[in-house]
Amino acid sequence: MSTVETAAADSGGSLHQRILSDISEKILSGAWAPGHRIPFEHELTEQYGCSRMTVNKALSQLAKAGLIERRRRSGSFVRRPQSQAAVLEIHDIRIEVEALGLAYRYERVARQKRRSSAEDRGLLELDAAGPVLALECRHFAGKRPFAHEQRLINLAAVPEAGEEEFLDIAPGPWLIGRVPWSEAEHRIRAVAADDHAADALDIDPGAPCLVVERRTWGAEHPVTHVRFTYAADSHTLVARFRPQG
Amino acid sequence: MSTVETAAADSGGSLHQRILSDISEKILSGAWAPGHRIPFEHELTEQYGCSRMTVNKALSQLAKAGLIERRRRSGSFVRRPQSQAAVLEIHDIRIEVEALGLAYRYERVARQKRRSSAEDRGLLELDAAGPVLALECRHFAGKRPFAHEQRLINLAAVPEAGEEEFLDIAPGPWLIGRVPWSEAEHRIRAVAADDHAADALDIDPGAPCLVVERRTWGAEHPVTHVRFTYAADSHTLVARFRPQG
DNA sequence: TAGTGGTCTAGACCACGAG
DNA sequence: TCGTGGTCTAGACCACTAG
Repeated sequence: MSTVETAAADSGGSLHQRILSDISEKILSGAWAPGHRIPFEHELTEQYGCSRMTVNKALSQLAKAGLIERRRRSGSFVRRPQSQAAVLEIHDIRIEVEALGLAYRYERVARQKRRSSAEDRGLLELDAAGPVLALECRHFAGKRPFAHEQRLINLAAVPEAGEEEFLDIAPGPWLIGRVPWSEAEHRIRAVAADDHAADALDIDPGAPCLVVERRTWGAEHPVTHVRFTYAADSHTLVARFRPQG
Repeated sequence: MSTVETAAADSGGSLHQRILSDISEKILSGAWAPGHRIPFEHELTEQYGCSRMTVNKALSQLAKAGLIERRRRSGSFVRRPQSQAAVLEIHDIRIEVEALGLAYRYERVARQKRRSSAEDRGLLELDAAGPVLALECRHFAGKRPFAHEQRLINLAAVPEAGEEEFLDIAPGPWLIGRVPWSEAEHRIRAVAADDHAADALDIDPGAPCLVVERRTWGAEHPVTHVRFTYAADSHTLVARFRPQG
């Protein structure tokens, strides 16, 4: 998936960007309905008085963004939106807390280096047993616990993490930038707080919580699995997005 | 945000794609650390024996994907991942239910055409009062309620919705394809079921629920606001993603 | 000031696929 | 068959900015 740079009339001074926004405006306003055939490249070439490469650049971007479909010998056509895809920004918790105007504090609750258990391997999607680092942390907003973090780090992929105590720096920021990653997966769900989470977040057992789990891979190997638990009233994920995926 | 097409060795037969994947492989494997300067365009031109346009196409895509940063007069550099952005696919509920191997059933609970209340205007982000259609629906997976839907449709933007009863078709699929939309916003959070939601979902009041709210705009005007409530154990949002936003 | 990336041109050849 | 998009070339001028 990709997003279209602009839906407004004309944006960046470049010509291909102007062509792109002209066309996407037509589509998003509904003037060109799904199925409508877009002018051929050679027609747009005349219309804008430019070379075919310039037109092609704009149309290729629209195709990549999923707004149009291009077929050889037939032309380019407006696609109808099918599935919706949102770009969900996941920020560092410290930044999130400070954006709320609250003081941020980090606390490492527990740290254990161990040989991966069967459960660890399930969470990390590891094939074979190996050393892992298990961490438990709390993130505070003001005086109240904001998030509870339970993390596993695959020490085969990140051996230097085994030397770090994570007393003063949270594992998230530590890992970011230090470990290249190529892919990740999120799972977002609501749960009732179990006793452990309730204790960590200072809420009643059974109270609703938002759980965000993230699994990260780098260079084909699992790097880390983390589960953040937020009290229901403390946290909302927000995603802004544009058509088509 | 955009995603890189490929992280594997070489993919599509085209040369610029090969250059792109060669470089992104170097970055994602860690061979080129953040801050590393990428060969100049003219160097890559020699290395691959191609024109500058071809190299430029690959590097531009990498820059758009956020893997590298390009600075005039300095060169191109590997960026360190900063914020993380996930592409969250939002599918039609029917498809989601059927993907679980369960029978899908839709039920319209209530429908009311009315002049927008202050609360309606808040949800839709409407400036002035106007006619809205308020809908309440249930989506079933097998015999159990799967999702509870509360929707407002701005009839000023979609007048023809006022003539639709929504007895046989859910408002989501009805709107998609019929109404062009340019932007939307999601809010995802956990809540305790209130009496109304508990009744609709056949769960206990206070039980944790996942709430997904979506606001949609088309051509500058608010189109619809919808709130889906899922029982905690019935639903997980999944997002797969690649570096950088 | 000099070297980088940003953009554009006016051609070209090719693969694909509808007619 | 032959028009479409996909890709590429070998130049060019410009804007920006580090030194």
